[in-house]
Formats: sequence, C-alpha cells, structure tokens
Amino acid sequence: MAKDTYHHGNLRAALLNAALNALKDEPPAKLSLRQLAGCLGVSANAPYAHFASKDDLLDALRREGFVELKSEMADALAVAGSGRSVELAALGRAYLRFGREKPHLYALMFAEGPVPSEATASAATDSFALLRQTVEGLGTDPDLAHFAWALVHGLVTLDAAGQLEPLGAAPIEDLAPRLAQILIGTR
Amino acid sequence: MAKDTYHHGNLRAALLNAALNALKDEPPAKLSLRQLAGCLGVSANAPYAHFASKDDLLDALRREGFVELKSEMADALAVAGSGRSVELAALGRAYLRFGREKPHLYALMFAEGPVPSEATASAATDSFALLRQTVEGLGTDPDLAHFAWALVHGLVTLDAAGQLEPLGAAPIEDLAPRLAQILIGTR
DNA sequence: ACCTGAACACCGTTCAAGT
DNA sequence: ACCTGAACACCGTTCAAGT
Repeated sequence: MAKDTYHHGNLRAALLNAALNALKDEPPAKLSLRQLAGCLGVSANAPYAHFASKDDLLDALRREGFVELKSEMADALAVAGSGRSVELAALGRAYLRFGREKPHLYALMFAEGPVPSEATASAATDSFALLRQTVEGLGTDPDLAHFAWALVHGLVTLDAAGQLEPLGAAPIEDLAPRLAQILIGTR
Repeated sequence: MAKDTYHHGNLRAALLNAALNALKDEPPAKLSLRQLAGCLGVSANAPYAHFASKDDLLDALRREGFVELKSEMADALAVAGSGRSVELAALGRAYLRFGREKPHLYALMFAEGPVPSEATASAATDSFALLRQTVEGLGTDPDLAHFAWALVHGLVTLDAAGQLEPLGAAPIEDLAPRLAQILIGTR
C-alpha cells in the first residue's frame, strides 16, 4: 500500500516535513539539502526529482508559512469580540505569537535572498490583506496598515535578535493591546 | 611606506574593507572568506591570522555598522531643530536612510545566527540609547522607545524584502514625519 | 517517473611548515 | 607575527545510468 512503493512513498512531502522540523531547532541558513536527504535515507540528489533547487524547496516552505500565518490570524479574528480596537489587538496577538513560536520559519519567510515565486508572493499578499482590511478606515493615514505591519514585524525580528529582552520575560504577544492603542491614537 | 611590508601591509583592515564593499552588492549569506582572500591576492586561510573564524569577521562588520548608524543618527540630531516631534522625525529619517542605503549591512547587523560579541552588543545598545533618550517622557508608555525602534526596524526590513513597494516610489525615509506623528499621538 | 553513484566546483577550517 | 600548501569534511548541483 503506497508504503515503500519505491523508497518510502512520498519524498516531496517528507522533505518539506523534515525541513519544517529542522527549522524548529536551527536557522534557515543551516538547512542542508544533502542532510535532509540523508535523514530520509535517500541519496544526495534525490530531492532534485521534486524540487528544481534548494531555493525552490525553501520557497515552498515560505509559502506554507504565509498560509499558516493567515489561517491563524483569521482564527483569532473569528473568536475576537467586535470593535476595531479588540479586533486589531487579536490580529496583532496572533501575528506576534506566530513569529515568536516559529522564529526560524518566520525569518525564512522574510529572507532577502532569492526572489519568491508568484504563488508565494500572493500568499504573502493574502496574509497582509487581513490586516489591511481590519485597519481600513481606522485613521486618516492611508498607509496605516503598512505601519501596523512594520510594527509587528519589527517586534518579531527584534525579539528574535534578542534585542527585546529589557522588556521583561512576558511573551511579546502580550504587547498587542498596546500596539492597537498606539495605532488607533487613543491615549 | 608600510606598503607591501609583507604582502600588502594591513590584511585585517583590507579584509573588512573588502567585505564591506562586497555587502554593497550581495547579501551577507553570499560572503565567502576564501573569495575575499582571493580578491586580495592572499591564500585561503590567511584571514585566520587576523580573525578567529568567519563569524568573528562578521561580528566586526556588525560592530562597524552599529557605530556608523549611531554616528549618523547623532549627526541628524545635531542639525535638527528643537521640539520632540522634529527631533524624533530627524532620528527616524537618519535610521531609515541608513537601512535603505545599506540593506545588506543592515541585515547582517540584525542577523540571528551567531551570538554577537560583547563589544558588538554594546555598540548596538549605544545606538539604541540615542533613540531612547529622544523618546523619553514622550508618552505614558515606558516601552515607547522599543515600539519606535520596532517601527523603523520593521519598515527597513519590509522594504528590503520588497513588501513596501505599494507605498510608491518615494524613499522610505520620507515616512519619518508620519512615524513621529503616530508615536506622539497627535493626529 | 523516481532514484543512485560518481563527479565538479565550491565552502570553512585545521595543521604542518615556511619567512 | 604573518603567511603558504595540502588536506578534511562538508556544500549545491549536474550527468549518466539504472529500475
């Protein structure tokens, strides 16, 4: 049954899974295609039957990351109370938690090296759209959604770089209500 | 003189200079110690006479980056008019311009891989201190300086990732006055 | 269609040795 | 003190070949 048909069924999914797993422990720069293949008991270039290059595999990982991020934001929005402030805080909290819990995947998603595929770029746009809709009409500045994005993105990456330690031991997603406060401008 | 004493005088400075130069064209991930040495006409492991490892050289580059960032922020503050809002905008403008003009050096400065040396960590703290002092007492939130930092940091890295293109063709440092507006809360 | 084996051109790093 | 040459254990990727 589909198990060990050739070597172990579905190498493509196994590679993505193994890579995602490796990203729990190490930054994307440490990911090695040969090592991934070795862990799955397959030859060094077997991956090339499923991915055009290492960058192609990384692009698929990135896409998965954006899809997951959007899904978690949508879930948070669904259970949040109504009112712009609490919606915004819920969205920010989901975003910050995703970034804190998966710092290496998050870093890969925003890495600057290779140009993302069209599919990955649109997954990124889709996840940002959720934030843009919630922020829409909140302030007078039409770019407020971008500033909101920069704020959470900056917090996630500064936290990953260890520059937010002076803020104390609380997880960064607890900052979400204060971010909403700043963006809305009520003080 | 002091030229070509052994091979060409000061290999350490030449390596840092060549690396800084390479960062103008390519991301830090592409930096190769062997290639740097080759460009300077020196053997592949000559760098190890001056740096303990590749990470050690990268750490020195990072430190230089933070020192330069602080210096440019200090210069901007010196020529700025008085008043919290214009000071903050001047500081933000200097930060954003640095990040936009040297995206690869900036990315290296905040890379997550190796733990920064104590000297580099304190250079980072020093550059942040400038921002903290300017923001101090501006709002009721004691963490406002961190939010300000996250905001500019987020804008620089989103811009480097190509996610800020919808904002138009203007360089991101033009956003500085609006950032100050948001942080101060006058609208 | 999916995988192996051998090879190529790279890496960072170490070690012995030269001046 | 500063550098070279040869070597080791890795990389990503390609090519011919196997089933």
